[in-house]
Amino acid sequence: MPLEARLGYLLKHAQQRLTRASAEALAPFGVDGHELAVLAVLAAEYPLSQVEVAGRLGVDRTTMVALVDGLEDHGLVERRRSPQDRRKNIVELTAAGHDCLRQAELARRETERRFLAPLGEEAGAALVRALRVLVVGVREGEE
Amino acid sequence: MPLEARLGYLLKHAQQRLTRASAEALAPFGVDGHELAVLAVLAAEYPLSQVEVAGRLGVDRTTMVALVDGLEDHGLVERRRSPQDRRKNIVELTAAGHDCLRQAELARRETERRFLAPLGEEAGAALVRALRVLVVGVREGEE
DNA sequence: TATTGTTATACTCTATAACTATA
DNA sequence: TATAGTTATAGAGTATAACAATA
Repeated sequence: MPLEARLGYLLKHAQQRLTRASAEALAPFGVDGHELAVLAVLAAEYPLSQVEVAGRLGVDRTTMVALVDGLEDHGLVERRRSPQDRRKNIVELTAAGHDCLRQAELARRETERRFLAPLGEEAGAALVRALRVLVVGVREGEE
Repeated sequence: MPLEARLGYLLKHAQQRLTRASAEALAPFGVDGHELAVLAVLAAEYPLSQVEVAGRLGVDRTTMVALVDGLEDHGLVERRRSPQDRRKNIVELTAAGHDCLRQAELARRETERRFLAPLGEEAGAALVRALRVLVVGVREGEE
């Protein structure tokens, strides 16, 4: 069996290509894929502490520290202590963070669209559905 | 857009799951996915030097050194100097290497089959075809 | 005693540079 | 001079352990 037919090889290289394309597309906005995901989680739910964001993203809290550091350095989020539980840092999107999220999300979606374009509309959607079944374990609409 | 619908997330986690499953399946044979790929390349073509194997696999020659070291330690391959070009190490499968390849390949295929099983036969094949188009850039049979 | 944020540490992967021996 | 194998080094990414503040 040739190397390029192995599922492991295909998944790895597909992921690497998309990661590279995303990095290029997101570079103008000063964020990478992980940072954009943090912004998206923060926009979807409020208030969230660092561990809560980490939980949503499936990374651990030590990784989240550096992630929030970077976003705060760029003025996209702000930390503030929760008055209810002073152990917690509530992470909050700034106005610049909202702007960045909106623009970078558009760029990310366009990158995914271009990435899947060689498949055509139908096969592209089928690929995403199939991956969802494998990873999340459910079919469209379920859960 | 929820996190679990992002193509990047899906590809990354699909790859991680398959990697874990493969590692478990291959462990009894004393090789990992990379090492098995080396054995497969060596079985398909002869003679091959270290750089030639590296080229087939898309890794660089410094990575190949450690890979061949490990395989040689386990008695699965042997290095010998090429008489035609004494700079080159011809890497050769031993009898144990052939055995290991045969058995581990069966285990790897079975692992892929189980991994894709939730999709059903047709959708599983469609997934592999789609990934091939995205990664290799060709459709079934072309190239 | 458990949790949150943080830092430090270690371990894997990978990329680069440099050395040797050969051509 | 260029190539093959090797080694050493450095960088990203990630996992673990420990500590201070707080509950």
